[in-house]
Amino acid sequence: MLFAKVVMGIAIDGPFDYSVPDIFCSKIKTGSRVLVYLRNRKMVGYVVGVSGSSKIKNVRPIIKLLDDSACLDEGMLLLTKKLSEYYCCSWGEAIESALPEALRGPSSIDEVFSNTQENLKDSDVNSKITIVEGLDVKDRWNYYLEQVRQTLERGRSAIVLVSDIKSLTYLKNMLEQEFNTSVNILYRKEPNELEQWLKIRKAQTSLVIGARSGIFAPAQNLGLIIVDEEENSVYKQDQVPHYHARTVALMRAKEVGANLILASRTLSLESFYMTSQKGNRLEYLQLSQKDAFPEVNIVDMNSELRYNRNKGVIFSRYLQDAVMSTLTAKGKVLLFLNRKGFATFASCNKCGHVLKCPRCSINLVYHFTGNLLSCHYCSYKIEAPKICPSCNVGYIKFGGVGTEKIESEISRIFPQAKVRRCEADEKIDLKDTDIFISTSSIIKSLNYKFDLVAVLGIDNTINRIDFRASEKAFAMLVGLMGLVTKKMIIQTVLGRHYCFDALQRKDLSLFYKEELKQRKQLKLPPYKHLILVKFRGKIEESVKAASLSFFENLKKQKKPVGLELISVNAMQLSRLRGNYYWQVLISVKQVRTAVKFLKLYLKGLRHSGIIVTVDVDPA
DNA sequence: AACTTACTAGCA
DNA sequence: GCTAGTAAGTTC
Repeated sequence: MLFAKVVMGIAIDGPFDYSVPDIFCSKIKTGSRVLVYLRNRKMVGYVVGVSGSSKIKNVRPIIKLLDDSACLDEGMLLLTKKLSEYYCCSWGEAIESALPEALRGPSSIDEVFSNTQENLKDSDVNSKITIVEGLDVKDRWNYYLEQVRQTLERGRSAIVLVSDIKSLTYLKNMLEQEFNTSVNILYRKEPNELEQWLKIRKAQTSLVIGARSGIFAPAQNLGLIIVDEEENSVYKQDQVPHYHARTVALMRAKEVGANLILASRTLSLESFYMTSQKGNRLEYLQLSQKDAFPEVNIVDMNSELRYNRNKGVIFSRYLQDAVMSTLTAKGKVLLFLNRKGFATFASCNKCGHVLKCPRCSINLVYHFTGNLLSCHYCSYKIEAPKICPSCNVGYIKFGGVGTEKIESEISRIFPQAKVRRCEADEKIDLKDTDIFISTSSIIKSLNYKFDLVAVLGIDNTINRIDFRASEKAFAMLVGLMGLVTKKMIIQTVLGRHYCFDALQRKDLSLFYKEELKQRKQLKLPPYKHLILVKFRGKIEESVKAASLSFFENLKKQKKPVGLELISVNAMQLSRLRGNYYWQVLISVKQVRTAVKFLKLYLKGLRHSGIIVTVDVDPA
């Protein structure tokens, strides 16, 4: 009698034993997908082991073996196991995040492939990590192409991850021309995700380009993984398991002995920190040139505000002059503000009532187009009222500045200029416009260059209550810098901030060194790992009580060394889509031991109506 | 995660 | 003694 050890894609520890009916005995393997009953539910399970005996009394049989071939090879099983131990999820949940979405259902794969195909045996099974800093995309891609070429010549597969899904088709074509071979695109929501996945799975070697989930591409004989813009937070999944593709890439490269390239314009602090620990397995490559930096001018908005007798100033005098002279020289201007809409809040002039989203703890943003108030988190929309809905007396006025407001103001000051506000992901034509207004979405597009770039609202980004606020603001500024041909103006009240210092002195490392110093002092990443335990539920009081009792109980526990309790509080967005959120923040030295401890501890701690999730290394 | 069973408060 | 509501226990 044969028994299979099976895990499922739900938050439940396994594995569970099932007996294997004779008809499946010859075909079933570790890595097979099966259909089983759990209680009285039919569900898809993944075989993680096969055994001749079982200690379980009432073993039930496998209903069906779903595929002719095992869809997970040994490497993928090992990787997903590691993933579940690091990101505090079940093995099955990790497996499901690594497989195409279509395989979560009970439909079968017709194709046959085998696990037994000889994977190339390596003479150099040691993974080398290269951390690449390159301001210019072209420089970075030239380097990637060379590395991919060498990998393909060695008969190995390569996976290239990029942060922007929209660039995938272009990059696929480019790579196919370059190497005269077929390239597979892999990302969630790809219409032919399964088809692409199968092609990769069957090939002896393959070249894959993908987004976050591309890191799980079933490429055989993997020799190289490239993560472009590795600092980008799109690589972090915001659902369970909360994995970061960069971290998975590190695990996978190490496991199969593949080389790994982590590259960006602006490296993450994690990667920059790694460069200081270089040995013969790690290389730090700087491709950037000093002449990549434009002239950067900081305008102190404090003195500008004083000059204007503390009345709100959107454009400083210096900026207006610069726009004027750029227009005169027939140059192009970009005004940057990372805030959509016309006004950032709407309030009553009598009672002061601020209009909020009924489902989220967030102010509604006024949009001129359509006269709408909308929530940027849950996309709730209402027509903007004229009279205050709270006191029914006062009028609604609008405050705060968004891109729509910038558009109307700049048009008023420069009526002769052709002004245009760019929507996210919209293709723009530089020809017929003088002044462009955009949020950060413009940074992705690489083709645009402006003579003058003005940064209007970076202070809010720097001052956000997020330990990565400076890092993100800096990445944004450096990204904008790449769009400048002549001059960059930054309006700020934080003129002495080291973000700006590094730009003006044309040395990115000045930023990293200062930021690292602060992170070390505050015991934050990359010196420690953070773990966020999130509590979610419909009743605010019970969510609060659950997280508080978790925190207080944990205080009394004997904890792994290096585990520190930091805080318990309502989340920034304490209410989102009708649910209440609280969180407990923990810092740890070693993720694995901490997660082991947490898994055990959370098991014995349950509250009805409350869902607890764990986010390791939160973004 | 989803379902079953045990337990407890509230009520006549 | 009954029931509704919730806490705790199981799933191969």
